[in-house]
Amino acid sequence: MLRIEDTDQTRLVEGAVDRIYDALRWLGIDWDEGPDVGGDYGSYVQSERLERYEQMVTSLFNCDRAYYCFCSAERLKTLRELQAQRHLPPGYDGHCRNLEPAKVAHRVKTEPFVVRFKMLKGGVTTLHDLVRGPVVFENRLQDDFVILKSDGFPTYHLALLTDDSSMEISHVIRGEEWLPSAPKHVQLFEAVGYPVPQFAHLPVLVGSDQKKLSKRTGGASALEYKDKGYLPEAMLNFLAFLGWSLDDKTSIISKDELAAQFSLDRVVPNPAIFDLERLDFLNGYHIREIPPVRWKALVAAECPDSVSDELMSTVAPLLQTRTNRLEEILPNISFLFEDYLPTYDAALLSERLGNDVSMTLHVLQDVVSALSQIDWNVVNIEFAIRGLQDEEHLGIKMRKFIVTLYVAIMGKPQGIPLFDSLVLLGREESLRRFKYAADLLEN
RNA sequence: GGCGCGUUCGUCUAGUGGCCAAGGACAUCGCCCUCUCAAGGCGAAGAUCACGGGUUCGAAUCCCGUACGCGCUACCA
Repeated sequence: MLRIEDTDQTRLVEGAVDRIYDALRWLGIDWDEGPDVGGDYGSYVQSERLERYEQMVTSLFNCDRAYYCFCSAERLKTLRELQAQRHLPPGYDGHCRNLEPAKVAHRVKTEPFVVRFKMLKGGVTTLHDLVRGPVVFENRLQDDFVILKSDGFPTYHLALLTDDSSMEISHVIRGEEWLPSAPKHVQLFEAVGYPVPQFAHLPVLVGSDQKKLSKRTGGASALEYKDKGYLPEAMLNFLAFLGWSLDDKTSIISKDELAAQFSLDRVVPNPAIFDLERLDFLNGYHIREIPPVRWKALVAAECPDSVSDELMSTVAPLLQTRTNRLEEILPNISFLFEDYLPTYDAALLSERLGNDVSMTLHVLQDVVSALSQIDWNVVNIEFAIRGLQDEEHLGIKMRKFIVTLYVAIMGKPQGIPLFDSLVLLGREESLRRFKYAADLLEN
């Protein structure tokens, strides 16, 4: 079930709800009930449920667990300052808790107000958290929090009580930052006599600096990861094992398996650092798992439309073990279809040959002559280039001189396999690049 | 300041009193494979289980304390 919690009218953001849909759908997480698909417990948008919250407030008044509060923002502010100064426990002081009913009835008509919940002040409230076990809170330190704001909208607390009870929510699984307000929620449910849902407070994800996730440390919406070239299955796999484990050795998991295996009792209570290196590994892993047809489509999506289907068929498999993120695809193959001579530092050509320029020239010249006459296919190209190792030609190992050829063709000392690349480039363009490299070296 | 939560290799974690002189994965390093780079295979290094007390024949595992980190402390969620 998907519920949109939009009770803070000051923080509405255009398009935010659509991004929630998009992000969840991208990850393959879908819902049976929600604003867009309907369901028996609607509306699923809190701003459309205002009457229900009002009804709940009435019930709370009826059991004497709510009261009007007319305190001004300024009074509240000075109260907080005073408490901080005197090292007192923070929280509302109950100023309006016992106002005369007659006066209240009058002020409600003429003044802005909020409604507060009467917390029990004696004893303790115990939360039985599914991740952390029992957590005990002293009621004396709890304050009467706002449940209905002066604009008539509920706070999160009231909305939670109202919606989770009427929508028959069994589990409240949320971030650890909610733990301190859990006693509020327990008392709210108990006040109206509804069963308290099961609570599970998950550890937060933190950046490499141990602080809240920031842009620098990986904090971003799921959709931003999509744009950066991450696969949803990798993202889900990555997220799944942050704070949870299946057993002592599993680190790869699919969505279906996760759905079948996940259990709250294997969630750990401590925060996890968001490790981008692991995400990259997982993404590479899942890329290698993609069936050829789908992989080819993904590669094509990264390339200009003009690229031929034939070229794509050859190149896609070569890319699959060499790609960790989709955005790495284009730079790796652009030398194939951009009509240009790769630019590079001439020194790169002879680097692997101990900067022996005359030997490097030799390599380039021999390659040109070896490739000039043959029928243009992989087998012949490989045979011809391997032949250069012989004493009567270069007399050095191919692994020594092949890097020179990579640089001449791709502009860098590594990339997708050379022989296949030469086939795709064609004889004319290949020889042109070798000759250009030789020219570069001579000047 | 008050309250709460947390603390096992750099990172994610396994571990619920003996099978742990702590297992797996990422990252790192080495070897193999190899047309480069990857991928893959094999291997190495890496944690006095935050610290200090206790309980016990025996503790990473139970209890107490300390330190450090984080969260909350709104008419935000």
